[in-house]
Amino acid sequence: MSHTLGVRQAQKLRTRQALLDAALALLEEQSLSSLGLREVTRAVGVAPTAFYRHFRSIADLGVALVEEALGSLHPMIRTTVSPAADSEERIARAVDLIAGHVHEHAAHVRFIARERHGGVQPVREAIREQLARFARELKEELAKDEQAAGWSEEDLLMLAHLYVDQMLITASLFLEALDGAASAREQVIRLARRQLRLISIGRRHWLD
Amino acid sequence: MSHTLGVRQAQKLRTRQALLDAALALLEEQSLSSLGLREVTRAVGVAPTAFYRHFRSIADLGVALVEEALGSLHPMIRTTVSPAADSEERIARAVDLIAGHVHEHAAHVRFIARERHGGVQPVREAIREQLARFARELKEELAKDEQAAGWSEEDLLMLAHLYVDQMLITASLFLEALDGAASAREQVIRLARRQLRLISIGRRHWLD
DNA sequence: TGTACATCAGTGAACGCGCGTTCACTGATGTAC
DNA sequence: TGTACATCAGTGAACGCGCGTTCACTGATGTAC
Repeated sequence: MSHTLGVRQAQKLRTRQALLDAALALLEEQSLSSLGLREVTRAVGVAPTAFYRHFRSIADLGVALVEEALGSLHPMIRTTVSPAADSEERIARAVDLIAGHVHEHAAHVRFIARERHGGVQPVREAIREQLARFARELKEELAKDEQAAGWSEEDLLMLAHLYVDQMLITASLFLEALDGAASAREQVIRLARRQLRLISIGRRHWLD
Repeated sequence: MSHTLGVRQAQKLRTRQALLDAALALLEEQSLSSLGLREVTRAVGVAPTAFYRHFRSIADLGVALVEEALGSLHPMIRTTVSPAADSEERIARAVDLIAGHVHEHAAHVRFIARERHGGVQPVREAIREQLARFARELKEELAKDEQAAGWSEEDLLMLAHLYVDQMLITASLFLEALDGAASAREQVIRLARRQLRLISIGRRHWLD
């Protein structure tokens, strides 16, 4: 009837996803440049050679993971800062959103934080490109706000980058606090809110 | 006459330093978790087993590198932000200092950026501790400034962390621009100045 | 619907290689008298 | 100053192991008629 994927292609996609999932799990305790192809296939339960049916190399798999990880980050970034994160209430909501995202996608967040400056060049570049794309999109959102009146394009992009970096810093602090006491998470919330508040104040008085 | 180190101990220290230097050089293109012990000793020109006379493991060597790298960062952080980085001129000077430091200690800066969230736990912890120490020291410096009147301890520490993170972000942008065009470095300078300016403005109006 | 052939995801054996770690050693440096 | 012994940084052989990659293969799925 409707042309679904076909048994063969569907199975191939399932194996590919299993490889990605296994790699992501293994990367919680090491970095990509030390991840072994055999390690990944062993975790999935396929022969080492099956790997090559899906990826040219571990670096190639890493680039695929970047798309997956930042795909999940994408909606969060928009929601977080899109309605000018200014009032106390909005700031609190933004920090909660980050905390929630880290809780739900811990492995993805860890992967991005780890490999952003990691030892595998194509992966670093893929992350850099995606984050730059986010910053540009965020800039467009910020431009719509009434507060942006009189701001140059360059200033808006600067602010967007500041928000993106701040978001990653906060996310990685939540990551460290994930397995610890609830009080550690509270601390991160307090810190992140204050920092966003300071940025908001700077933003409000930028043109004074 | 004066008791210098003794031939034997001096030679040992020289070999140890050679191992650290070789490791740091090798880490420009990979991360610590994939660095091999034999790789390091081969670069130095000693037998693999000699490694154990100086370090228990690669992770152990990594922790030593953290001390070395953040030792060199230490004076810069104080100089940068100690006299409240507020006026345009002071901001420009701070960004230039960061650029100069990255230029002179590129490998150390890269190591810290890479391993801060890298795959080797003891190294991550050593970096975290050192950066927290920096932030506490910076907080004390900030507290001396007249602008700090009325600021709570927690707010000062929050600002100190913001500065430390901002410094690392800027440093790693300079790193990426190191081998590129001069215009790329100019771009980083413009961005970093603007971001510091926005933070300064937020700081000035924090108690409004 | 049935048959004959093509495709191709996953297999399993084999390869050469570099790894971390052990061990007993060597010989220059240090120390006690 | 000279001698006898202790220390210990660096050696080199050996080990078992897991790695990435190659290759010809198998057998289920897909396609053409």
